[in-house]
Amino acid sequence: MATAILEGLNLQQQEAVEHIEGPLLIVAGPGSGKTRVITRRIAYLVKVCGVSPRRILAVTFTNKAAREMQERLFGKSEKDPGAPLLDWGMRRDLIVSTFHAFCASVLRREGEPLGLTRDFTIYDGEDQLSVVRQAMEEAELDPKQYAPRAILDTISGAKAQLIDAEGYRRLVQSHWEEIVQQVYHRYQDRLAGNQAVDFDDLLMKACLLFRDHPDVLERYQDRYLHTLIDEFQDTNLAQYELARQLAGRHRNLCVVGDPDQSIYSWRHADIRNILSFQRDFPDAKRVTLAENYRSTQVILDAAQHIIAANKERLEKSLFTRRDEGRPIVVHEAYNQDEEAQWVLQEVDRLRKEEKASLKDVAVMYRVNAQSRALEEGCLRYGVPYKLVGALRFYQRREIKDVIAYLRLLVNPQDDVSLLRVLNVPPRGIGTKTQDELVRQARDLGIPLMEALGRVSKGAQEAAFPSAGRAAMTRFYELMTALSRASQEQDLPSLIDQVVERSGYRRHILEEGKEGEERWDNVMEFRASAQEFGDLEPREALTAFLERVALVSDQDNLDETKEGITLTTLHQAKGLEFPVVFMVGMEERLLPHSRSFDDPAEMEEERRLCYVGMTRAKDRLYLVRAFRRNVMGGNQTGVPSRFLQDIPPHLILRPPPAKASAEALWDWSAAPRKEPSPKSALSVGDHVRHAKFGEGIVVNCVPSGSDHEVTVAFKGGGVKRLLLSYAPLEPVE
DNA sequence: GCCGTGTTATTTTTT
DNA sequence: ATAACACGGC
Repeated sequence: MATAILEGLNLQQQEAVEHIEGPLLIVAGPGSGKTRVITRRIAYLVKVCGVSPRRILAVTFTNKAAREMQERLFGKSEKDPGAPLLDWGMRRDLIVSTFHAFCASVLRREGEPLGLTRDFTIYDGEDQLSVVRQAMEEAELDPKQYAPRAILDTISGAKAQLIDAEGYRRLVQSHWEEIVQQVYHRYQDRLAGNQAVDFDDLLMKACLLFRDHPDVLERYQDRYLHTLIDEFQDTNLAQYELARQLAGRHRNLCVVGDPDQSIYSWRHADIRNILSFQRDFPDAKRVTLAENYRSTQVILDAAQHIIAANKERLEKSLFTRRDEGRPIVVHEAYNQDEEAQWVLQEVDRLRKEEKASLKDVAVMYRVNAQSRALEEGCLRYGVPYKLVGALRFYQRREIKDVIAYLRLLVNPQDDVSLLRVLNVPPRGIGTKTQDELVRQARDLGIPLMEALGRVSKGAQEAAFPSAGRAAMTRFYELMTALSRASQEQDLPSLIDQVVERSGYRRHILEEGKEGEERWDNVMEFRASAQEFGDLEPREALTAFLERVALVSDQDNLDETKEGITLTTLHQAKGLEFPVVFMVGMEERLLPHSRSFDDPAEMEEERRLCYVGMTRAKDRLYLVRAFRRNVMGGNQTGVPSRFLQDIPPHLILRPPPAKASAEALWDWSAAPRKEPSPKSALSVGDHVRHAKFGEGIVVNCVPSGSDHEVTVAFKGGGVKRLLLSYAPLEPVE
């Protein structure tokens, strides 16, 4: 049994799997088989050491990572032929969860001493911001003078350090902290009044609960004989403390991470946790996984040269047994459009000449704004693409609106959700009326929903005009009726009732074409609620809301879909592709300009670059544009300093002019090609096609004695046509 | 109370 | 360029 589980692992990996007594730090370089080690370790614990699965806790950062781990352990379904490590039946005993989901479940069960009911609501960033605004208004702070966003960031940072409002008050030392302090306690009061917690509270409150209620902690400590934390370099202090607390009894804490891939310090992740771990667990064993199974020698070598320039790091040198591989291609394009064009031409070449699949290709960039030129390029050339999580489904307005209705049914104290939908669709409850309602609720110290109830029952009639009062009564009655429905209807029908009886459906469909899209989203949302069908209505609703709050990216990995992947460097973490293009390799973009005045941030940019490069298995392209549109203006760019750090012998630099396929690999020897026959059309020309109508020439390449022109038609279609055959005529 | 115009800011965003 | 957001006029 033991041999099967250890099969195919290298010595260090085996060491990491077999060291089960006491703390363990696994430093896992990119592509070093980290997930493999974690899953095998769990299997080893269960099958060899006889540990009950319910006494193991595995924590990841993303739901995706958690799901992946589960699939590797148990297979995708009960009948999955891919040899699973553990029996399907153990699936629900073993906890593989994110920190946040784990904390949420702890707080739902144990939150009473903190004043939390089981039905508390989890606020996302948008909700948080709106509470900050309310708190600022109460504190009479001008949102123009103090950015709510910045205040929220500071509060969030404090929570990540386990500093609650009271603790913060004692620490105030600067003008800014004084301001934040004024908002912080009001912010927390409001959350408490709304029976809500934010993401940071999930961690902080769970941690404080354990600290102040040792009896509760003890129950969990006893249970978890083994604790595993993945992506340890991205933990913040609260998460580290939680891990320490949970593993406090048995001390079998295994953490896995790579300081070189820490790219979330701006989300308050703290690499120092790795150092603290070694301090707090001086007997910890440390295993370094240095063999890389992913990338070619050249790619790994280049990446190492990039990261080596960082001062703050745990030195480790990776190696691969793979061949040298192809040189890294560095290319300069004229501007971002030609950058995209060059990438796509190269993709096309790879597909034709090397039978590469589009699924093998990823294009990575620093900021989301860069995706635009790439998307447009893909549309022009008809290249299918997958855009990773640019606009998150659950954050779309229409989805959040429906969620707000649903939340209110579970937690009527949720004022943020109430204010969100009180006048959506417009039902004649304007700001004037709302303000008055808010004022009354505050004076009485009651939730808005309760205040609405009083109004509808005829109290305080003097303060409201009768139209407003009638509208509020209607709303209150609507919510009462929906609340009744939520007890007995299944989720999809409940959602139907919500959008129908509130008038929301009609409201968004009135907005024309865009509204139809929105409506489609709502219907997709409704469909996603169907899988909770086997639960009681009420349970289904709470379970659904929990998932909606804690899972943001469930659908955006359709690995089966054909197309190239467009993603930010941050989102690329944990992924791998045979072919990687990193675009925007320019100063101010890849080391981002905001990192220029802080050496620590600059090191993070370097790590980001390292993460991107090490995603590549076989081929890596580093591309930059000479000119780029930045916020309306147009600027010239300087090559990224990171490019200079790659030894020249690893790089192939095609000529700056458009490289043809042949010239790409042997350009110095290639004879200059004859100038191609002049085309009657060139890029940008307006043309008319007998069948497709008007369009613009977006590309024109010689093809034999003919020209192949690509035309984007106004009707939306993009067609490739042979000039001599296609009935095209120029239009002025 | 609603709508339109002006103003502002715009890195990354696992939860 | 763009889009969210606030303010002021109708």
